[in-house]
Amino acid sequence: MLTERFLCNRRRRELSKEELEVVEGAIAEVRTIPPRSQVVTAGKPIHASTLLVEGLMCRYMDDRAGNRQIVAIHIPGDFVDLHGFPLKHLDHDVATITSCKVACVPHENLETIIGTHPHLSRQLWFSTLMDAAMHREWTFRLGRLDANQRIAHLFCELYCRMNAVGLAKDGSFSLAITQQDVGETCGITSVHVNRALRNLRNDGLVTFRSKKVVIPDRAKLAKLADFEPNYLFFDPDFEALS
Amino acid sequence: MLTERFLCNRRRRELSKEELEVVEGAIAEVRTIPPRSQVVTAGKPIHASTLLVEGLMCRYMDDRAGNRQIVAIHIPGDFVDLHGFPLKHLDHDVATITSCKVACVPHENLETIIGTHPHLSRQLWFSTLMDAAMHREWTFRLGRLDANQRIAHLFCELYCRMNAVGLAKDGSFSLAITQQDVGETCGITSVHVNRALRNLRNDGLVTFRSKKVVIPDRAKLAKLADFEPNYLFFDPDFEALS
DNA sequence: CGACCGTTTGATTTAGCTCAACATCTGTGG
DNA sequence: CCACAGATGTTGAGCTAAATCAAACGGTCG
Repeated sequence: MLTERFLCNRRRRELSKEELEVVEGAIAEVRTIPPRSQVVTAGKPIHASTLLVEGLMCRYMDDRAGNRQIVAIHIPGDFVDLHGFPLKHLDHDVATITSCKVACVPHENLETIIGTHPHLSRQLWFSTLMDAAMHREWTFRLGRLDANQRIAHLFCELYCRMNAVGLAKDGSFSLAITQQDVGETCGITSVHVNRALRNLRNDGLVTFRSKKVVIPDRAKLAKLADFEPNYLFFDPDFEALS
Repeated sequence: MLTERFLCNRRRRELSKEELEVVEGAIAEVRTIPPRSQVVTAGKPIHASTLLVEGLMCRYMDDRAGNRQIVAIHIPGDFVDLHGFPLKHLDHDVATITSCKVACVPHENLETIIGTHPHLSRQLWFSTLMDAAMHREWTFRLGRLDANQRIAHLFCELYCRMNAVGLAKDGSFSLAITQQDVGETCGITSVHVNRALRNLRNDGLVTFRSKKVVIPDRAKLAKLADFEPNYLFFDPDFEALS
């Protein structure tokens, strides 16, 4: 089921099976998109939103010199550009990182849902607010943490989110991004990412090698990164999930 | 009228007079809050949202060492914590900067609006998405700009937003915050804010003195700051407003 | 008038950037 | 299966923006 990960993504008890089927039914098309390809361009009108089923996507903005700042990383189960539905166009670009399987939900179908399923539409609103909460945390990350901490914080967040959709366990998950991507996310150069990763590795906090993140001691990493997962609004017992 | 600035705040044509009166009618109480006082605490349940009528407020998160990162600055007309309505509690703290006049809208009243005014409730959703768009831009600011540019970018954004609610014109507006606040917003120390402000002043780009921002040449400042106001989703002709 | 908060300036240190070289990995075609 | 090319990762040396520490200055309000 395409929406399976969307279900367990957040606050799992909040969506009924029937509502999930409504979302599933709103999907018009399932596509596979090659890695590193732009999907949405800032400013251009959009008429469908993208539910990510498999792979990694990101949202980003470039400065005038062409340097990229990634403002969101999306994992399976995320509604990548749901906010484009009320906004009609986006203020940023969207691209795939890896090869991706996506489900396209036309805005006219969302329109119908809004009219007929008040609770579900509330959940869609909620979903966009979760993104905003992550944006805030990213602001905190960039404003207050040093390079080591930023990377640690990013890995902590991704671990929690991956874990919530069944893609991480025992302190380890697969993450097919480059050190350059990490740099563009954390506002540091790829050279310095490399050095920071070495620090973290030498301190036994986290390794990131061959597209795999391993966190031997999550509590220790979270402490270094000043990471408090409350902003992800998971179930209170999310900690219990390993 | 308390909601006057909320109306003209964004995409002014999107709210009808009748809808505005519905919002106005949902206000339960108008309060004046002293400067520098905390209004909402992260994690605590909230039962009303705050429409800022006069003054400046901010949303922030502290790291373990107590250093503050401001993640949003709110001006009159902003719905400060509307996202707290679907979320039920916030992931950050909210405080006043100056003395503030606020209108409190109980969530039960919002609940009623959602049920009875679909277009208006869409506009409320839209309003929270505008906040998210600003969060993204702040991520960009912190990730890609140096100290001078960050401050310039912040002033550009605030000018546009202040202008949209009639609180800025001819390149100048009143801004009752300290250099410390600017630092906590831009992720730099207050000492360095001071030096960066001197740079900007010496270059004739912007002055910030006695709680007043003066921008002699907005285009020049915007260029330095890589500032593109599209993310604010104002009317296409917002540039025309002086 | 003095106390306090915010601003300004100087001296020193440091985290991260830049530039440059080299190593390793991955996918591709011969 | 190997050779190669391009992308990604690693390391070093030197430089720069910003932090830190410290002190003095200037409004403003009891």
